[in-house]
Amino acid sequence: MGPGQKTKTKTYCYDFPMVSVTVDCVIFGWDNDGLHVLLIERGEEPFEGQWALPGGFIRAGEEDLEKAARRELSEETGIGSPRHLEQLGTYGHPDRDPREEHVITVAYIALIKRDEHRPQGGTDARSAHWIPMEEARRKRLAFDHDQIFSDAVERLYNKLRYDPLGFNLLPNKFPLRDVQQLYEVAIGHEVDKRNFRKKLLETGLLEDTQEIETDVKHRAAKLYQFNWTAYQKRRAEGWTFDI
Amino acid sequence: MGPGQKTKTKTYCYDFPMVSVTVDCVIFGWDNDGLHVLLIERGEEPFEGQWALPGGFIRAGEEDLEKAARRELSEETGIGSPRHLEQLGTYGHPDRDPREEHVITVAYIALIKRDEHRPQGGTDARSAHWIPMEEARRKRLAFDHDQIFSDAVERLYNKLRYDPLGFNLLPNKFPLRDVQQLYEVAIGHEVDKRNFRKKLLETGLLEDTQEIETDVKHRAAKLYQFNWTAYQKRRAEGWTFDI
DNA sequence: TTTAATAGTGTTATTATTACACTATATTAG
DNA sequence: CTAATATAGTGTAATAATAACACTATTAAA
Repeated sequence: MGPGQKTKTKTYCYDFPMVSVTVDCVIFGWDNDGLHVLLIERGEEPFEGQWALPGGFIRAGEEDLEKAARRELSEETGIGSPRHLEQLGTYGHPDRDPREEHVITVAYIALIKRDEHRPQGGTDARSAHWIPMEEARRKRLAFDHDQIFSDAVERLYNKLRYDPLGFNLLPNKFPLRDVQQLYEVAIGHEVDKRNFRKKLLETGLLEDTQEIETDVKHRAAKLYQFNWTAYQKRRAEGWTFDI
Repeated sequence: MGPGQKTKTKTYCYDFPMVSVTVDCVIFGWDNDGLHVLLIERGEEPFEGQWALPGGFIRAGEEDLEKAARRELSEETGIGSPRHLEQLGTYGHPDRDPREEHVITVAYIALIKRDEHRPQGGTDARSAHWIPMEEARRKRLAFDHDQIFSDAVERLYNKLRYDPLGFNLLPNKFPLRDVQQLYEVAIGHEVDKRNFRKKLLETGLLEDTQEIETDVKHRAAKLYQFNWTAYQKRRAEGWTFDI
């Protein structure tokens, strides 16, 4: 297994057949009407015209997987830096890409605050759309992206229960209602408002900003913010978030 | 990005530099004196003579990642089929392998029952050794295998709390003491015997085999077995294992 | 000023968790 | 064959966590 040798025709040659490696991102965003995922409409074969997760090939020898994920995020969707980025898993069936090559993909989950990415117009972003979860689940995505997407949703929903990463989806200042709604989506059923708020506030990690919602057609709710610094400290002491 | 083209000199050429992909396995086994991990002593550069996780290059175009993991498991350690195999994560820093190439690795966690793999003499298995956890943690492993190993341990220890995968480490028939010891290793402290046994037996998933330990220098403990079928059923109904 | 929509708030019953100590059985040593 | 040693096996009571439950407060719109 020798390293690639550059020839005058700008090809790279190896002693064994190689695999191509891509990164794909499952990008979640929260909006007043719930959780959304960012999908792109493919502009080229294979699967031209079909919906797919944003992603692309990594630059061998140049970048880390996470760096590649950030680059693709930025190139394909115009999202500068996600609030949360974690590796989901790697998918490598030889036939997952219909082209001749064996291409494996490393999937990432990204969480962003939609109010920080209003412009959403990246280089390629004309084809990127925020799709509500229900709608996304009904679509047939390109490649094995259905599998990746559903694994990502499962991971996110499970993790919301014991990790405050969900606050990376909400705006910096949010009403408790939104936290509850997000949580209810994750666990799949409604919870009691009083119990939920009690438990959430008991953590001591939510600060009352003394502000209230605006532009709302009824009594405005108080806005809270999540204290990440306090969370890190508590965590270092062995405490775990759990709602 | 074109597919590889085989030339008469048996090299494979591509339009872009490629990465090599390996799989590495963190193999855990339980013995009367605790949890062990299987490491190999490298017989070649780089890191010749150092300890490393078993693994190797995947066969592009031929096999799935998991299949590659199973093949390496068998080739390097003589382990036919692990009781549990799950993907841990993918590690892809361009400099993680000192050789010129960019080689990324997909890491797997494998759990085996040591009494099913006594012979452990595979093709390459002369250099494979079961190392107790404490000792393994003190070793400096090749490549970034320290990181992979510690991620694997963290994953395993966390998962033991809400998934009965630990029973894949114990022999088919085991005393409750062993379950407790394994669990104590995972959570990092001792637990009350009565409470632990009560909770475990309350699941209804442990069956008394009516057999007892042999070759023991004191009162022999009853042997139990884990009912996987019942577990699958309960799980399908939404129940989750939690000790 | 009434209606509609959502925010905000405590108490009690139920369930789960924790703390705690002795008897039973087998082996080994005297 | 008796005593010592080592580990198995067992129940109850105190405490903590969770779940169930319904009304008042505030704002906007009709």
